[in-house]
Amino acid sequence: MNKSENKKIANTLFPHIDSSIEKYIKKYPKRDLPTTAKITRFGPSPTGFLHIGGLFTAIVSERLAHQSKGVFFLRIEDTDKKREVKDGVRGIVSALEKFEIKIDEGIKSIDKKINKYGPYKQSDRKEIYLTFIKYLIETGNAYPCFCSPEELRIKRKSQELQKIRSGYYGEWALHRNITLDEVKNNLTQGRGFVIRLKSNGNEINKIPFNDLIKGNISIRENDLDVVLLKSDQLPTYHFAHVVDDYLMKTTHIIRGDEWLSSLPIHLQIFDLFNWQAPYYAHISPILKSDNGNKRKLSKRKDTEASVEYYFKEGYPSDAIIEYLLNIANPNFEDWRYQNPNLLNTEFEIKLEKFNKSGALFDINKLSNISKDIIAKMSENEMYDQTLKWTLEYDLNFAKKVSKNKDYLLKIFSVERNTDKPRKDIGKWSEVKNNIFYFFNDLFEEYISKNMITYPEILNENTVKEILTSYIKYYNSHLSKDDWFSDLKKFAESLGFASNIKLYKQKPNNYKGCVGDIAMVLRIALTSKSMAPDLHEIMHVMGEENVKERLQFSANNI
RNA sequence: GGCCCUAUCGUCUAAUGGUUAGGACAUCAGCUUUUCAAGCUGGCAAUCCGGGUUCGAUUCCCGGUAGGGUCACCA
Repeated sequence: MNKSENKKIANTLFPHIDSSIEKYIKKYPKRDLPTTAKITRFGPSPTGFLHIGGLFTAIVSERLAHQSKGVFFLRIEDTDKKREVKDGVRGIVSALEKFEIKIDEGIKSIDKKINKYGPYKQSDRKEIYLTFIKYLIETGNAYPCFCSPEELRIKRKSQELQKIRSGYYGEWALHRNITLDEVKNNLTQGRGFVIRLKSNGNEINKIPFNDLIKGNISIRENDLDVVLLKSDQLPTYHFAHVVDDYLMKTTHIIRGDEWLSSLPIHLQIFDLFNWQAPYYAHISPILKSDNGNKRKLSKRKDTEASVEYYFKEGYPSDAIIEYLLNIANPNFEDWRYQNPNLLNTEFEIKLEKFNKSGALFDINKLSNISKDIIAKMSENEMYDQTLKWTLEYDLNFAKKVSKNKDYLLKIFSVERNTDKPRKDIGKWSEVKNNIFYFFNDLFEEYISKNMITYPEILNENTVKEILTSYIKYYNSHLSKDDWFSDLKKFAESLGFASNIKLYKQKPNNYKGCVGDIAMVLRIALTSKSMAPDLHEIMHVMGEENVKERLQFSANNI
């Protein structure tokens, strides 16, 4: 096959493409950045919600770029028109926004775009891909293939039966040496075509490769004549990746390790153009335990694969980020312990600290991180976040939250601004169940649906007696210590021991101990046997409410 | 099945050719002039198996096994 024939084939196939690859190479010059700056990107396809694994690579890419004073851009990889979902781009961009991932180029936010090295949407780059594909045909490195999907299926079947490697390669590559006449002939018959890579590789050859995460690995040369351009004239990932990341000057490709096996294809294409390939870092997937096996978190099967799930549950976005950072670099935990007040963006993420195999998703760990983060928030932040979450997921409660801001702030301040703040809320969806008893209507609703049980050693009359007497006894002006001393006196007046030791020595002398009294009050006030500090709760509720509540509970035994 | 990758407590992991194999989460027990949460103290818990190299291997090499990924006109 000679050069002029290749040129003619290219022109027959793409008569309207008349720009040269040099035009584009010139149009996107080297970026003016220090040599240490990393240029990274995130390339989601708008096929649905953002996957937790996608978020993971996005965060890692963004941090690496910005920690090296580089550039992070967002590129929409929408070359699969069959799988595209309406509003998919919007969903992904708004999810990234919630995690405060700073995008330098591409779609920065729902209504802001920066097109410096763009377009950043692959479907807007058709002209570019066709120009580069035409060049490959002209230089004899690609060719049109007119095989129908059915023909390919039969070919694959036959390969399977013969137990040989399946694919379009070597002698199986039917149109590898297609002539101009054959091309014309096929075209006049109206047959569709794809453009395939004319691979010059040999599968037997092993080549050493250094991956920034996997380390030194050995890969095989690619000998597959893979599809570069689909029959709808849109590129496949392989081709788009190479052309785009070259033109956009990406220095570090951070992607899931499912791409590792097609790396030889990508390296080969870079080579055909005489371009230097970027660095690669292949991240292991986040796994889920399933019947004793591990598997990738699946969009279809696992609700927790979607970041939407975490929003709905109400995990703070920082908790999700810190959990992912912890998977990325397990020394994050130590760093967080030593720097409790720094923003997690200050943590320097290192590719060499990544684990080479996938980590099992651990909801316990997420929950633990989340509780720590929420415990550290101020009551104002608690309020804002709770309001935000309820407005989206619990409108009824949201009304109450927005109407009672001052009260909520007091409630959230219980056991908060201390050295050891309470860690009993792990996500915003738990807030309501945690504090409902501060509201009479919610409390009464709860009582009407649930049995309230007081300590077994006390009978109904005793409980009633404790409650009604305490209504008269309660003094809301005492400090915590004085209040508790006072409670002891109250206990004694009813025939209870003022401390647990006394009671344990002579249980028969007492009806119970002061702890039992506290428990009765706690249950009467909150319906719960586990609650924050009683004195603080009563202080927040206010004297009048406390007395009303005690009376209400006494009436409902 | 071919190719590639991986292998330390239940989970995430640290470490070294010589250690009582360390930490965190989870779990269990105890402590605290009121429950819980938190905190503190302690407990349980791991180097996949078999060969080599070596005075000595969890660490290096080989084999096995197990797990993961991939083999599309999807990304």
